[in-house]
Amino acid sequence: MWPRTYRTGVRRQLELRDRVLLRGSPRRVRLVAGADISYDRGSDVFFAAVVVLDARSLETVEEASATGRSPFPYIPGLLSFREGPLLLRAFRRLRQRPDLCVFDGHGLAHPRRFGIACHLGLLLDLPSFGCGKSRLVGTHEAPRARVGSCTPLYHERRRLGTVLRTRTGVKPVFISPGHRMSHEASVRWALRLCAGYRIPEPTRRAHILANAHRTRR
DNA sequence: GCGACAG
DNA sequence: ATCTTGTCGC
Repeated sequence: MWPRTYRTGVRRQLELRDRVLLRGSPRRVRLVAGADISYDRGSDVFFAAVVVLDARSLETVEEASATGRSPFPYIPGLLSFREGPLLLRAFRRLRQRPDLCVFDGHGLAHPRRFGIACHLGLLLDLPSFGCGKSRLVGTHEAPRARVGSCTPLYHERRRLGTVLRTRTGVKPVFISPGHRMSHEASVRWALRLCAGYRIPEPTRRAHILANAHRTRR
């Protein structure tokens, strides 16, 4: 059962966070999935999309989607309860099981160290990391302007993520481990999955698909 | 009490 | 998340 209140949501995060594994690097990665959600402002009808790419060529090999109402409001720090249920429904429709997943939002870089990338990576039992477009928690120095430049993100004296420049001269993204992978592996994969755009291809394509799905209805 | 605050 | 026109720069 998914929690439906702020209180039970926080409790769930505290119960699950110790199961997250923050070490390692995914092995034999052939399929990488990206997930995202789109919806009209003021509406709770969500359009979820998951796109699976060939890790080597970055070609799309499979797509899945799901539509439904969100059971939770948007509250910073509790995003997974708002988007998680529908994203998992889309994941279940996949014929192939990914070797790695990237989420639109944070993983470890969360006030309770359990962002959506940790939560869904754990439920799917797959290596995962988050790529947020803005900061939720933590402090950091600005990375240099060139692609690949990065600086650590700290919170309460602990490293929670990396501020990474995925495109020269463009606003950096926030990368943090979700499950079964380290900071280093997360950053390495984030860079490897970028193809000239600020956002990694898996989530960039999932965003486009979710949007198309929403628009054509 | 005030400001911050993923998507 | 989405809305929304022009504008700046490569």
